[in-house]
Amino acid sequence: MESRIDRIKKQLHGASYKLTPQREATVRVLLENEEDHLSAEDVYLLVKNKAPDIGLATVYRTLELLTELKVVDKINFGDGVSRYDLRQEGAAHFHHHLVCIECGAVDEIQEDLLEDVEAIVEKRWNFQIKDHRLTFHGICWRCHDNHDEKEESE
Amino acid sequence: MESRIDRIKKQLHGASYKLTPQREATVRVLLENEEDHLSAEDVYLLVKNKAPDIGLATVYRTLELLTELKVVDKINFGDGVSRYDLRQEGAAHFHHHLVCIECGAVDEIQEDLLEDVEAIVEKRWNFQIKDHRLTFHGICWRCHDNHDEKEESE
DNA sequence: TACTAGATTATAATTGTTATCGTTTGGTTA
DNA sequence: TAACCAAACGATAACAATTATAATCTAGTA
Repeated sequence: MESRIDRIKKQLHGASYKLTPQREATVRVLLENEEDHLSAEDVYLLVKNKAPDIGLATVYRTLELLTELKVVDKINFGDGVSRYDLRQEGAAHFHHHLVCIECGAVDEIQEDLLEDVEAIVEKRWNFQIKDHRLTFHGICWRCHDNHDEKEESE
Repeated sequence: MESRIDRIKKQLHGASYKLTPQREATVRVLLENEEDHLSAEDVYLLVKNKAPDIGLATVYRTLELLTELKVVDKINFGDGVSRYDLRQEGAAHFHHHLVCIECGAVDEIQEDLLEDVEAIVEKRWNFQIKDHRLTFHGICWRCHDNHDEKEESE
């Protein structure tokens, strides 16, 4: 955990930015909630606990900065809010998401799975792929199980 | 063209909605610009030509309605604007997009390409897929060609 | 004709995000 | 330490996209 903060600090310094207390608090929130997909507002509320004087604009600025440095990914599931996701260190490509249309849960797929598809696209459409976004919408295993239970008790 | 409008009319009636003049004008704009990925604002401006008295809110409502009925797809490339895309009739799945990070062009891929990936995901993550969104970000063939020309002339 | 439900318009309000501006901070040099 | 400067800050205004509200209109029906 501390080592990751250190690495992020170095990344900032490398681009001649500083790891201010506000930025550190923001990064810590992201680290502590790595599993979730927090919106800027979510991050703001959580950072408030650590640094009550922080302003919303600073959180936005920090998230923007971290996105530029590719420390976080800014994602958009179409609900009108940007969400911010700490990158897996060393991951070349964006991971994928499973969005449940019943409960709204968002799970992640770390595997790439797209090598074959990308090869086809690069060749057939003569398109040089730099990154990709893949999201599946459907019913997650939890909601699936719930349905089963319901059916059993009926 | 007319037959597609008729089918959309039937879909509306089936859900007990009417094809009002405003809705028809909106659908016509979508049909006439099927290749593009229009934003609500784009649609509004185009519809204005056909029906100058239409209001922006009506366009939003109509697009929302058409989205519900799965006549159009609402997409989001992360630039803060929703875009609306007429569905291919009978297409079970969402098509994919190639977004050029140089010129911003958006091309479409109609092929599915994801059958194998979906089979893996359904099985391994026990996730019942209903739809998917796949976007590749990279350099399109046009920008690619331009680079080549530049290099040649230098 | 009067009635009713749905649709429409104009406008106000809301929401997420970004820009502005005056102030503060942290590092550097004298 | 003191003086300085650029970066970063917080509060707030501005902004753009979207949605809600309220009054009005329209089509169909009794």
